[in-house]
Amino acid sequence: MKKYSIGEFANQVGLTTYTLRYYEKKHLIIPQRDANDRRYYTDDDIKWIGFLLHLKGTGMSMNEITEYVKLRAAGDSSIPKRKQLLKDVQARSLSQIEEMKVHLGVLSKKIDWYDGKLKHTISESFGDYLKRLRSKE
Amino acid sequence: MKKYSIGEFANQVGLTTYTLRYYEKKHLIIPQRDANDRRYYTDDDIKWIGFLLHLKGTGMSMNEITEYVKLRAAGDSSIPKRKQLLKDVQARSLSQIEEMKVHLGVLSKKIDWYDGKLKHTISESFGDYLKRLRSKE
DNA sequence: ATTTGACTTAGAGTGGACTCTAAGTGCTAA
DNA sequence: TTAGCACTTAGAGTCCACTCTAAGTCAAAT
Repeated sequence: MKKYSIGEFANQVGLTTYTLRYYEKKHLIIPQRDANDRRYYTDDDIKWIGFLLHLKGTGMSMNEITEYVKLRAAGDSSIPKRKQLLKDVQARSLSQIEEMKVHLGVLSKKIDWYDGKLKHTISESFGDYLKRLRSKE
Repeated sequence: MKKYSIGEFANQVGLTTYTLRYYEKKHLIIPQRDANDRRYYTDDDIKWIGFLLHLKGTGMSMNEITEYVKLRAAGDSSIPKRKQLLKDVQARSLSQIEEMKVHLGVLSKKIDWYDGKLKHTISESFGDYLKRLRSKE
């Protein structure tokens, strides 16, 4: 299996070597070492960093991903917990998208207003928005 | 028109007084002052902070909102620029949502895999994802 | 008259996610 | 053999968006 130096690996996955070392500090990805104590990464690491970036892209924090890594290291017995963690992330991510769409709706109205298609303000929806926020708590 | 102290206003809009003073430092909202030099906010400020939070919710940074405030202060001549700024934000926000959906798709597959519905890893899509990322630059 | 409580300021501290620097090691090519 | 280059480390610096502290002011209630 091919071995990648940190520089090659960084190029492959579109991160900097700084970031990879930072992720290592955070225990997100631990490469192996050669005889000279230099890091090398494998295709498995490419797969993992790929998934990691998808997780990050759903809004998971580094700490949450670290938590996932810990669970994974604990073996198959942690599968239910891992699954639940991902489901929570999924739910949060979906509601973030819905939230974003609400904000985008207001933004669109304002753009329309700038287009001269509307004369009044967008602010009357804000009261509803606050109520919605509070009802979530 | 009703006047709100910073504490009242903070309650109304769901922010802390700290945050309101911080926004003021950043020139995002400048309340008026009474005879004792205490801040007071009005219903117009409630409208503005409402819109500001919607802007923030679309992913605009504080600096971008400051930019918008500056344009607004420059008068009607800046309307085309303001409209363009909001359109750019809108486009970026929409593509962030699309991006998020891609990540969510991968997450869903992984959850299905944990559910025992799928047999292999999600990583084969990562190569495509990287290509897509690069083609955007 | 004093205490309470909400306000005022400048400036320090926090947490997240990087991003970089400095000093040093070790292979490779001229 | 020396110059260049990619690597190594610990730790410092950056940017963002808050969040809080300390010291002080002022009006109202006890």
